Amino acid sequence: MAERLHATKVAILNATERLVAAHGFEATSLRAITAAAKVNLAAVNYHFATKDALIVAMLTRRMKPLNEARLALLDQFETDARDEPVAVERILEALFRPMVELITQPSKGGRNFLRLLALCLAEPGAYLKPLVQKEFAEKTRRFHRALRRSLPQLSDVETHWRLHLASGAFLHAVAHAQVLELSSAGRCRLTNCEAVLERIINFCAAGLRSPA
Amino acid sequence: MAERLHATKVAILNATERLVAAHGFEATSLRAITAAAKVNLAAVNYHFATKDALIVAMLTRRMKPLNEARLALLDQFETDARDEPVAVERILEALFRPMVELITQPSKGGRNFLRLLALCLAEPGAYLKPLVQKEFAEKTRRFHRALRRSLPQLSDVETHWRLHLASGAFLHAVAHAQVLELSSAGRCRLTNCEAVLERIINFCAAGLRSPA
DNA sequence: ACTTGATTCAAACGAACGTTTGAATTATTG
DNA sequence: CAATAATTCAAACGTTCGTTTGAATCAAGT
Repeated sequence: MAERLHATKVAILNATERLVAAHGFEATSLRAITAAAKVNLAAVNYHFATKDALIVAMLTRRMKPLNEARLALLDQFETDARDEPVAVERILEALFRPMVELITQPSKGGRNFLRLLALCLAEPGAYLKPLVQKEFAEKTRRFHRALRRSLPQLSDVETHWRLHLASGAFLHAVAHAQVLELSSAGRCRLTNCEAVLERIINFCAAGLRSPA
Repeated sequence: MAERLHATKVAILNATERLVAAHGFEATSLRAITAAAKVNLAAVNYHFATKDALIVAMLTRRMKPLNEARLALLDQFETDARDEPVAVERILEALFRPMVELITQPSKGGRNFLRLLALCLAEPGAYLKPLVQKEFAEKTRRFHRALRRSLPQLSDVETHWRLHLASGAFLHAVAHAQVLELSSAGRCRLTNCEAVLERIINFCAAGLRSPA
């Protein structure tokens, strides 16, 4: 019953995801969204109350299962490692793989959602501050603890910094792949996702392990 | 004569920089800008013709001297190295130092401008596509050539990827330092810029040199 | 001092925005 | 089938936006 009753909601969320990723938050009007979703203009306010709430709903729809997948992967790697520290590469894989796999699944938002994440951090709309805090800052702590066990020679703040740098390298690389395609004159593309994942993990693992 | 004649233009540019960095492109109205700059509303259209042109002018004002400083630094390091390849750390320093030094100079835009750069990449307004191409993609080629000389064991596409990853790590780290401050519960801050620069260069140099 | 060009100003323009309304339509339930 | 709830719809609301206008003010040159 729920899938037919909320067909309108899903259509709105899909259209919002696509249009906001393409044009930004404020530049995407409810009229453009409802036209693309082929629903009435007032449907947004009826189902989501307000535009800001629609944006938050669109983001959390992808964000929640994504973070759950990342934590589940980290759990699995920690179980596999018994009481040994998890390899840095596996921690990074738990962080990155669920996001990379979004690219291959257009039904799950595809590359649009990665652009939205970057947009979330850059566009400082007040209404999504708590969302960034919940979904970014808090979830990072689990990975920070795992990293400290795997890299005990690093100080607490150094570990925070390097995790921040690794996250930035990844997010920028995949969310703004257009810049890479431009500067490489089309020689670098996001086609083979497994190869891309390995490349990024390799780069970040070396950075995390750097002695100095 | 120019400084008094264009005092209005500068006031508008400063206010635009501050407000757009705080609220985003579309969310910042000309009325808010002119009110903050204490000039008349019509002054924007008189001096910059249109809002989009104002945004481009605001960005290029900082972007041009920044890129000139980066290329000048790279030139200097290449001269210092005679015919030897430049150390990876120096290439990264030429890339990053002029940007980090912005943070310490609030008169040059401070941290606002770094947020604007991230916003430029995330918010895909059509009118600043050519700016991103000119100032990001094209200027990267010089650094790509320098890297290829210093890391001849890397393939052409691998070098492009790693330069992209290093740029992303840096830009994310400094532009979204708020996230780091949050997740580290305030233990990591952007106070000592020289130490931050060294940290980022160290991380990225290790990633660039990674053998695999 | 007068003229010419550059700049500032208050006021208004039409367009687009998010949101609300109340009736029409559809679905669900007793 | 009747009644009740949920959803859709066209239309309009008030607000804010970027831009334009034409007169007022200022600066500079002869």
